[in-house]
Amino acid sequence: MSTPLPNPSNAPSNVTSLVDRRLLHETVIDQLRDLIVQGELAPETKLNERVLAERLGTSRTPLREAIKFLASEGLVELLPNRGAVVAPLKPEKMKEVFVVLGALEALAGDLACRNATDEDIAEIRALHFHMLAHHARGDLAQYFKYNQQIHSRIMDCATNATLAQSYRGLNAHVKRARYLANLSRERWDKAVHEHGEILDALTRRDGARLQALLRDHLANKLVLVMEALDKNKAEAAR
Amino acid sequence: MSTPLPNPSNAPSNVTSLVDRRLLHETVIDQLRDLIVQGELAPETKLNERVLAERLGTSRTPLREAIKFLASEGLVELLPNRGAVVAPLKPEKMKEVFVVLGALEALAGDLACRNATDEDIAEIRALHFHMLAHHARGDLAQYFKYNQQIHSRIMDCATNATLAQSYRGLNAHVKRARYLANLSRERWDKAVHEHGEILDALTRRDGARLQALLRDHLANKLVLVMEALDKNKAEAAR
DNA sequence: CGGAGGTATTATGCATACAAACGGAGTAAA
DNA sequence: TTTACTCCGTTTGTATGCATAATACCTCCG
Repeated sequence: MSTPLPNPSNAPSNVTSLVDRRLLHETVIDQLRDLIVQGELAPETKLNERVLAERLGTSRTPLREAIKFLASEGLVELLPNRGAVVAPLKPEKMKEVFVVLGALEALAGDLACRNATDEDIAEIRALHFHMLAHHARGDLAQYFKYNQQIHSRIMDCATNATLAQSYRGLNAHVKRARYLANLSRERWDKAVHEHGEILDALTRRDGARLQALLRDHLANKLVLVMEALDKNKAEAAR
Repeated sequence: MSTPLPNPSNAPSNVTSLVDRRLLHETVIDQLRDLIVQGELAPETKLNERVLAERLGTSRTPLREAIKFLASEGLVELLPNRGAVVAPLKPEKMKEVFVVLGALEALAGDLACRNATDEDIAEIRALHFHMLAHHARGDLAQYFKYNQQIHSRIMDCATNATLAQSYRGLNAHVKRARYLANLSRERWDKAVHEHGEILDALTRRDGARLQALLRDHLANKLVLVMEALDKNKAEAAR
């Protein structure tokens, strides 16, 4: 009884048995994705396998597997015999991503209007007011956090895991651009207003309206990102 | 002059320099994807790394990298410490995929109406008539081939590489189901008729109409696949 | 002083070796 | 007879080694 159980169900004798449930290359995938999305690994950065492996505390093999995985998501680009680089943030690519993302969010909104429970919508409304609070306080980071949560919740209400996965993959590209977006108060207020309309359409379960709103919302966001990219590019050239 | 050039531009002295341009794990990805899409590796099949590596004439390392890549596309599922299996063809998953695919094709149709050149449309019209010929002849395989080409061309006309990539990834799932679809003559005729309307809308560059048509077309295709899946399941249980 | 060619170093790509985990068969106990 | 446990074979997961391709640097020549 007191001997260490080979398969501890509820009272693990050692911590590794819990940690090991997550495979190493999976944690590497998540770590690497975070590094890229949060801009710690800037676009166009060459991924030196040896250095990165050491930094993430693993060997090259799981790291290479993770790189291949992220290459499929488009976050890194593979150069034959020259390794991999963090995918560049090209304006052209951003336009493409936003167009597709617009279609996916619009679809999610339409589905959410049909499938969301009243409790779901109530929860989204709650998140909305949290967001308003952070907007009023001028806390951009917290605003973004709740903003993302609202969109994620709408996506969840669509109850389409395939849709959600495609969305996440593309949204990762957008998140990368966020850290350089410098929101003017005017733009910010406009985005918040749009969110009010979005919540309204969802509450009335007006799928067609919600689709249009989400598409416009994303189109406006694209404008912001493009301006930020241009400004960023101009600063880089200076 | 006659000594082997280190970088032969137009007259390669050895073949390997051309073959090696394609990295091994990339060819493995394509080979494995084909095996899965064409049903040679049936859904739920366990992917034994040693056996597969030998079959594809490589070692486990590139194979594992290919598996991770395809896992990101959803064609294989990773089981922690238990390897990978070919993703099952669940009806629920198919419904999800078709809904997303409908949105993507609709978007592509809308964009194609704006961006396609007259030559593009003429080529699609040509493919359409090839398809009609094979339909008249009852050649299902060739019909499918041109059918796919038409949809791919429309996607190309959208000139959105990100959209095209998302489409390809999801379409791979659908292609897998095709080999078990047993098209009745009635259904087949209907699909061909729909294609006529699709071509018509594209020619008139009526984006809204084309969107609706493509969505319906996919919805009908979903019905076919679902019936085939049910029949297949019933036969498996028998 | 500039450019081209060659060499050396470094990094990637692939293969293999080692370790750990899963699954099954067999046995023993209830 | 059934159930649980243990041991062993098989398979996956990770690390490392080796060969090749790319890059950078250095030298030599113009």
